[in-house]
Amino acid sequence: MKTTSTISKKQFIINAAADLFEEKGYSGTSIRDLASKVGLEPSSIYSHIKSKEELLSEICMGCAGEFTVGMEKIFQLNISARKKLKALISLHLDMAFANPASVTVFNDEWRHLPEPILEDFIHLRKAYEKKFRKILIEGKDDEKFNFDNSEIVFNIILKSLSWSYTAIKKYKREELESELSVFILNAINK
Amino acid sequence: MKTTSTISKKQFIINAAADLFEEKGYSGTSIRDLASKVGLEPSSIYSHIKSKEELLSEICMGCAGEFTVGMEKIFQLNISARKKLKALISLHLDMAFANPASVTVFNDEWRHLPEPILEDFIHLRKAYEKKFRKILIEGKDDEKFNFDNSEIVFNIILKSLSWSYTAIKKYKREELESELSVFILNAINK
DNA sequence: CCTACCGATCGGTAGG
DNA sequence: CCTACCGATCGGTAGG
Repeated sequence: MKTTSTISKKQFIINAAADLFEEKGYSGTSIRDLASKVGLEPSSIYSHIKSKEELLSEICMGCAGEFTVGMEKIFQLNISARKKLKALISLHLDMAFANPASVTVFNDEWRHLPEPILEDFIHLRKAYEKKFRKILIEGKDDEKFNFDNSEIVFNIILKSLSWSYTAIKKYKREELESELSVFILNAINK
Repeated sequence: MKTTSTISKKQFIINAAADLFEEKGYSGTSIRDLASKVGLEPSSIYSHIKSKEELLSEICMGCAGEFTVGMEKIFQLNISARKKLKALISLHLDMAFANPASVTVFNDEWRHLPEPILEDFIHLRKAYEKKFRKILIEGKDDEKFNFDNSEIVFNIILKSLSWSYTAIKKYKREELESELSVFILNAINK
């Protein structure tokens, strides 16, 4: 009982923090801003969290974990590289529509993560990039995709997908996913 | 004499601020950080600038002005939409290679601009977007480009180009421009 | 979860 | 361009 309600209140505070970090940035958000948003006194925030940095860590590592799990599932599927890439586009849109603020913070504020969590985060990010590029190169080897530098192309695709996090308020998911898929697949189709 | 040296010292401080804002963000950078970077006491910074916000304004409005001028030149050329798009890709790479830190700050920190400058900035940004999308639509009307929503496609392209600001340390300009041009033009070619 | 409070740091000013 | 300093705000703690 107690545990459950404590956890959900903590999650409520983390979600409010994600909204503020998205709006004002991590450094531009104070614990007092957060307290007033959730209707507590500033010091009461510390009944639920250990530090401001913990809020950022929860947000960023939460997203990183979900992206890692999503990638793992897609990576192991026995389907073509093109279908895997489409599944990755869907994964990014799933994340964007489920937690728009958190994913924006994950994208833009991770550099403020404290060590040693920052190091873990960068490792997860590199592992994600490695698998993503393997899928791209797989498509190139099968003569389905065409590009020179998989690192550059990976980063362009990732940036295109990141834009969707700010776009979800304005577009329907189908329209966004369709335009993104057509754009990206045309871009690298052989 | 005096005026010239004052201006160049001011520009030196602005450039140092751009480096710090890129590294730590606007809110995460203090005047004391800046002072120690340029070898002055914190209060001496105010002999050259009026406020911390002025530093951000100079950086962001400087870039906005250069992008506006660059766009105006390309927009008025009597060439195909495809050539105009290629020229816009070159413009973004010119900017990235000339002032990598400033352009990153321009991209990521503009929301911290104080009013009424923020309003001016947003107007310039909207005018830039309007012309960019006109070029895209011109290519679509001539049946050279293919896409549904010019606003979505504009934003994807812009995000792809923004990535280059972080990439210039790692790649040669020709390689980056080639990969970006091929990617973007393939993406929307009919 | 609150009241009361801490030392550190912030952007910025006065005066020379 | 410096010394000296301002009030405001920061993240966070003690104690109940």
